[in-house]
Amino acid sequence: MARKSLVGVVADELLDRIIAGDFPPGSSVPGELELSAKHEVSRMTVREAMKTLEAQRILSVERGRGTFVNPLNRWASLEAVLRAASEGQNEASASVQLIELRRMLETGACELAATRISDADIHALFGYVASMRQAHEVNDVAAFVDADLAFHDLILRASENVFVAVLFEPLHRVLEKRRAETSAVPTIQVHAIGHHQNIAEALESRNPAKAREAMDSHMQQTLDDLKTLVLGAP
Amino acid sequence: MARKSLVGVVADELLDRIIAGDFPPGSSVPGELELSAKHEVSRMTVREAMKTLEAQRILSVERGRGTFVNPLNRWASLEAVLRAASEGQNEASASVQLIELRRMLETGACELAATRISDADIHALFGYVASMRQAHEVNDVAAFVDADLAFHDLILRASENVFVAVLFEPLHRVLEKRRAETSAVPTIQVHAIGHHQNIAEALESRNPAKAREAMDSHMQQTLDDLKTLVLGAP
DNA sequence: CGTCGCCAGATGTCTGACAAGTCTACTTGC
DNA sequence: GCAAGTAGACTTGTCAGACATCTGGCGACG
Repeated sequence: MARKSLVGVVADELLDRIIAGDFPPGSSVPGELELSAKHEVSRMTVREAMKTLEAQRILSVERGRGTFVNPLNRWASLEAVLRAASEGQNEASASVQLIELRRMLETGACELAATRISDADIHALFGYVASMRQAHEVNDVAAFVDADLAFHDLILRASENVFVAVLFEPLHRVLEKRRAETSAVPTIQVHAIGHHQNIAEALESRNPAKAREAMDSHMQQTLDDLKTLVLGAP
Repeated sequence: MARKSLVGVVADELLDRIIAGDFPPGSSVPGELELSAKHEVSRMTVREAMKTLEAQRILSVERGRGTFVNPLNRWASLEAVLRAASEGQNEASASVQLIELRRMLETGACELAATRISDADIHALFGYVASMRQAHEVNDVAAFVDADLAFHDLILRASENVFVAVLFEPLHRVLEKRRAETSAVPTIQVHAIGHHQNIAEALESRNPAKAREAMDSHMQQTLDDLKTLVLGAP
């Protein structure tokens, strides 16, 4: 992603200035003419940038009055909120909150999947665990991560809840980098294999509470791993 | 909301056609010129409509090649996915899935809030329960709903997780109409008051598991109410 | 004193044009 | 004959200027 279109650049810069606090929530943003002069682009480019920010509910455009910044809790873009929440020394806090959110969605999906997952999918889950085990033995981190992701994706799909998948997708993108880091540690790999085995077995028993608990343990481990990785690095 | 801007209309109509299956995921959408002719608007209006859909990850615009429809699981807009999932006879299924999602977020937030909520906020929670009880006695549905919403909002804020609040906000908008319907039934009001009382007491005890369980019971009741309301209407 | 209308400034839309990327198919050179 | 190069058509990206329409405030008029 080397080059971006101008409207993307303008939207990014404008969002940066909003996050930096130049335009607090409720206040108005400079007019389209003023912005087009400052960024040395045409008014239309500014307008399209505004439209993208408006579609994410970051801005509210009111004809004849101006364009205003929405409060952060009305923003619809997880990425934008993440950028805003990661400002300064809050990066660690934001990471923890993301894992907390992932925990809610994954444990919930796992609980739902217990009563809906097919025999074939359960079989596939055990296959992924076997792949993780094998990848661990030959020290193939990429294969390990792939099997890990496939495992969780399958459970998400087996929950048969479209909205969970939709909400989880941006999380997926944000977290996948960190997952590659933690998954590179052999000890963590062993823990993960055990947890995944437990989850698959719990789903096989078709017991929602058990499935939820198994996934919850896994998430707790992930949260602990992240805490030691972020906070325990002197 | 009587009149909408033209770009809003074009974006809506285009989204309708996508949802109707005129342009399946992965396929390309008609060019800007063709669309501007069909909708009898200028190319720029079409472009701005496209930009809003692109910002919601419904479309992918590639310079020189065309504009393409993303698969539904990449869409970033809960509302758009809801519209797509509610097509045909899936409206009941979509409603149930929404409640399932709300259940995950609210139970998770309640569990987190148990260890983070302040004494003052707990006091406020009991105050809202008292308001609900009073509104029930004088049969004031609007006041009942207001106290109900305030109760849940406060817990959400007390979880101190920004991302949960962000993801919950669109859910809030979608569900608030239905909530007004179910909350009008006196029997359901009584149930809700009891559940809210239990939740407040569980949070007061600062026991995460207990708090989660109390909220889960409440969500289960809501789910049952909705099922009898949607499915039990001959 | 209240109401009406005008006006400045904001966004909404249109027209027309050119730039730049991509794919196809034809031309050209070997 | 074949492959490389290229011209063209089609796409989106950006620009310029203009006019329409809405909002809010200010002043003139009744």
